[in-house]
Amino acid sequence: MARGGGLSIDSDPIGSFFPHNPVVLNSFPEDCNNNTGQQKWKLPPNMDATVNRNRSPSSSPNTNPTSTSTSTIPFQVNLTSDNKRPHIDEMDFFPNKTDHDRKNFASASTSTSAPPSLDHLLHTHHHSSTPAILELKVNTGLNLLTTNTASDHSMVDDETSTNSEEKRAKSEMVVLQAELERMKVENHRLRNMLDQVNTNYNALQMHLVSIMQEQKEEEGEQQVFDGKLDEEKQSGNGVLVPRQFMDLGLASNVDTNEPSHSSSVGRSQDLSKSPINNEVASKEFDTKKNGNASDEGFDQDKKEFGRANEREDSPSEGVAANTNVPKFSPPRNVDQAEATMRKARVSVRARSEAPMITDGCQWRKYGQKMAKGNPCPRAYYRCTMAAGCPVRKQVQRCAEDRSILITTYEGNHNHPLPPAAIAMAQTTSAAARMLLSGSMSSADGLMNGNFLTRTLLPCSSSMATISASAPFPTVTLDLTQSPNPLQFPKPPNQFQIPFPGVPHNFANSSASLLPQIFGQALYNQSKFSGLQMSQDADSSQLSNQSQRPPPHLADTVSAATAAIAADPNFTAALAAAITSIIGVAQPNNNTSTNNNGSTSNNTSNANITSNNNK
DNA sequence: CGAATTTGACCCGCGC
DNA sequence: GCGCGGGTCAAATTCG
Repeated sequence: MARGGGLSIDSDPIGSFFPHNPVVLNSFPEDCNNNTGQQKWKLPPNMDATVNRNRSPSSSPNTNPTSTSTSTIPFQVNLTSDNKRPHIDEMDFFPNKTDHDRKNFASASTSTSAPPSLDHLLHTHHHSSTPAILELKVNTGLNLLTTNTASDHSMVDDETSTNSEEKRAKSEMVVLQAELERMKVENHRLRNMLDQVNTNYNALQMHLVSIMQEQKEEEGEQQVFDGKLDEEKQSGNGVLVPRQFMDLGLASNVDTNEPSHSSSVGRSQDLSKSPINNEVASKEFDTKKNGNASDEGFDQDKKEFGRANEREDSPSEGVAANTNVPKFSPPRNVDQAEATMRKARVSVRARSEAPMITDGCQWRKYGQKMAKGNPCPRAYYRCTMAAGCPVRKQVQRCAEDRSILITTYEGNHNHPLPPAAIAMAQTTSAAARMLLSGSMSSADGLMNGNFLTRTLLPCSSSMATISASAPFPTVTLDLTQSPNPLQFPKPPNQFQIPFPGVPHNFANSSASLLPQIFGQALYNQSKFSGLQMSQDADSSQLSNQSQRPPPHLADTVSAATAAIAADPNFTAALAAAITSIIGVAQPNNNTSTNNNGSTSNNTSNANITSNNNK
């Protein structure tokens, strides 16, 4: 139940706005629910909608079963798409369970080191199936031997009957114990599978690092020819002039780790970061903060960031000074660029009846307005995970289809983020970088989308037109999967990435997870090729890019999405995504690349839309 | 009583 | 200069 104002999220007459709440709820009012016949469950009235709301900054967002805390996330090892899976719009983590069970499940999901669902099952068995309890329970169930007192024996003298019932009870106990053993074996097997997945991932990641290092060496040679060195000269004293642009990502965790010059080693290290282990990123941040050698770039980034914050509370300004923003073109008319790029944003469109996209951060609502052309109000949130964090987001239902939730992020976190938030921040950061890189490849102020189209959509480059002339360039990660691209009105300049194997209306959990995987893919993809893919799309370089065995994002996302479709569990999907990313080098080791389009009739789209109509 | 939300007012940029 | 719309502020309100 929402605080204040007497207007709870459940009673919101418009039903368009929900405070950032990591729990997946269906509090979307009926008047906005135009999708009938879809499976969903609603919390019972006695289960407050804000049960898991992170009201204090210290509370962990990872209490959300869908969050991406560690590798101990609920994990169903099924990396293949399963078209037989029933369509579910919202994940029911507690089917046929009481509220008490749901809460216990949630608790188990975050506190155990094994797949919580299974552990929970075992846990339940453990408590209900220990011999003593079991006997009592069974006997009670059979209405026999509910007590074992002498009086009862005095009342029932039928020894034969007693022995018979005892035998039956024992036999049932044996059955249950066998069941317990079977579940334990299953649990063990699943753990082994998880271990194997992790092992494979680590091996593949190492292989990826080596490949990337080789690649960087090649790129280092190419830089001599593609003008990057000249760019440094133009900026004077070797310091790159930062492009005025926002970085919605990890100012303090990830992005600042990148030296401004993006040396091959540095980027390789970044690439070597585990997409899962975001905590590692934080630790690296701490490590570097403690004075590692050759971190001048990092320190400078910090200074620049702080300077930017002093200069203005504008989040985009803060990022503007972030020298690690990729530099792609000569600083032609930087002031103009600053003016035009000042308010860049990243918008995430997700088809979901649930209140929001889980991004792991904590938000406080500070305003709500009726936006023109949309009957649904727009809510304004600011990040409350740290005092003075300039990051803000807007949440609004799509006017055309109110099942679509549009979340627009703006700004740059000035604090470490929880893993789940890191994932989302990487999503937006990568998208912002993509927009940036697209703009950088422009010669006339209009982004031609070279990077986006060539990197992401080599098959549909003609669709890409991104304008950076508007004050608020926006990258939209359109996660609404429309099998028919014409079904929903879309902005004109749009990239579409076919997403096979995704239910048309996939669960909110998936909608919230996909940005993470998607973002990670984008993040890595941007590092893979985007950062070096600039300079007005040097043809030779582009051809080189095309010749390189590219970790196609479409494949990556397809694999991830397929995995989500098969199992909405984040870890499983992430594992698939990771595998798909790395698996390009080792195609034998994943379920990814063969999922692109042919494995499912249920093709959906993730659209990257760039518009400047804000 | 503290914290969060609500909501009207205010500010600012932009177009006419 | 004025109106419009987006964004923000802050007092009022509500809740745990």
